[in-house]
Amino acid sequence: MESQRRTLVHWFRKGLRVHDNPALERVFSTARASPEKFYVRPIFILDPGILDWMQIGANRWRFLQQTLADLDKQLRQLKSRLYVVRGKPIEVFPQLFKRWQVELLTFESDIETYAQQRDASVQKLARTADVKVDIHCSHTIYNPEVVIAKNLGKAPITYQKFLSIVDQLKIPAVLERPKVLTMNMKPPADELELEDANVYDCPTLEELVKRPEELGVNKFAGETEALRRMADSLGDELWVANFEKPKTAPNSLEPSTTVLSPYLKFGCLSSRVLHKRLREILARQPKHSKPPVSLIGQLMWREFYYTVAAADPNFDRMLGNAYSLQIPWQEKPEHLEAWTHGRTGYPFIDAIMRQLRQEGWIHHLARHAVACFLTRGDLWISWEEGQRVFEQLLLDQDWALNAGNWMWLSASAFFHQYFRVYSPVAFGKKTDPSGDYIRKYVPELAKYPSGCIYEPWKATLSAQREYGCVLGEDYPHRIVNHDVVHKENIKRMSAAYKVNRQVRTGKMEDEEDEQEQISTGKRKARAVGTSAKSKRIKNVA
DNA sequence: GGATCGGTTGTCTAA
DNA sequence: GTTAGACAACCGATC
Repeated sequence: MESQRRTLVHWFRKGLRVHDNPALERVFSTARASPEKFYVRPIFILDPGILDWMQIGANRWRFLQQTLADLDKQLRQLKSRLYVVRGKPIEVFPQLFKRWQVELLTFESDIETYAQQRDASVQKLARTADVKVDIHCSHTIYNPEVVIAKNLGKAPITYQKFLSIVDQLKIPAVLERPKVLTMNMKPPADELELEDANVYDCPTLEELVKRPEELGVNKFAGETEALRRMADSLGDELWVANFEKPKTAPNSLEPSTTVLSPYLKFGCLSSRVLHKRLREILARQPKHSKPPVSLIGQLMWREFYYTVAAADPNFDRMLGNAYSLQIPWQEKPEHLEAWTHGRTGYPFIDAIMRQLRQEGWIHHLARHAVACFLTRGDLWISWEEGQRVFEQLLLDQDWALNAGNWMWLSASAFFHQYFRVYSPVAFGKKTDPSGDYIRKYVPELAKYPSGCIYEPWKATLSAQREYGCVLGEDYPHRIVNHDVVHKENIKRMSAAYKVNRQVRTGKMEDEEDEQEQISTGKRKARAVGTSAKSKRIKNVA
């Protein structure tokens, strides 16, 4: 009896792939076991409201659009298809549950705060509708909850500690590509009508990209391209074995790294599969680099940030965030604006910010340079502001990684050597002394010679005229003097750390001064209240 | 509980 | 061109 067939729904959110997708496989295998009982409907929910409120730039919308189109193609090869449902999840699901007679809903777990809330609501709706729910962890190699449990309920807050925990965990087996669905999947007539009317079709570029003038270079997206790019990157096994992140250039004209991050972010590429391939290669290469600098080390950084982020719903803000130091950043809209649009007057910084806006990807160390510049290095503007800009522009924007790295670079959490400040002049010169990267992305400086392209203010006015770019007219004067402000900011960081120490230990300033006076040696009174510290961690977990 | 060590990827100068 | 040490001194983990 056709009408009594029930539906198995896999809900795609991240994890936009068919390979190594346990929640999708659950639906496929259930249907294969009882083909007469079930329809399979893989869905993606597109909330038109998101187009307005989400900080997503045109390049990332295009990446999503192309990824969905590719996913639909992959599913059709498996004799299924992608159903793109327009609406809000909490409004869409009750209707779908009823109309499709849904038996089972599967999806991949997601630690992001808004996702957790959304998924809890959907699970409640499913319970009400008597729909079974099956959730799988497959976005990361290790389940953040399991790592936290293994570390006695607390997220490990150093990378080395994190590694020591996951070393004790079993690495889950990856899945083969699902087998083709062979049963007749033709839905009832009224549903067929909807399908014929293209109600569930993938979005077009026009539907998603509201400001096409913002589109830059097309970095092709989707699972097919992800797998091709992975194969390409891993083809040179010696390169893989010797990879050391700090030795790669942030300012090469072609990326010096794999650029797999956007595919990992959307889940077009399974991090578990990449991990497995890397381990296979290293097994064949007796001499190889190791975490934190190796390629596996890069994956482990992703795991680390997912784990710490999973333990704090306020991970993406300073206030109420148990990891983050509370620092009195300043509001300076004109400086923020200059940084955001690559008009700081520091060519290296501006080149990076312009590449970001055009291409949606910049090298990790380039992110370091501009993040340090915005926060503790030069502008003393909150990391949350930088996070917002990255969130909009990065193809690989990822809640946990973005927030975690911003805290790292601003020395708000995880990293504390705030006296190590990136120079907006010297850092880039190491890997690109001639300044070709700057000439590409800041073309107004193209005629500046290598000797002063990193510091155009050192050129005399007549030289500036000769190079066809006069400061203050064709390219901005530098908005701050790095040599001066970075030293002031180190002092500000020192003061901010001191205040945070006092708050943490419950010790007032005068008390500490008193203790300092009492102390006979040179050593400063360093308050290390273990009870207060453990309280801080408890708040996190 | 105090001392020591290590921490993905700093810069600058001097030798 | 490379490397060591100064800079001024942070944190978390460990013993």
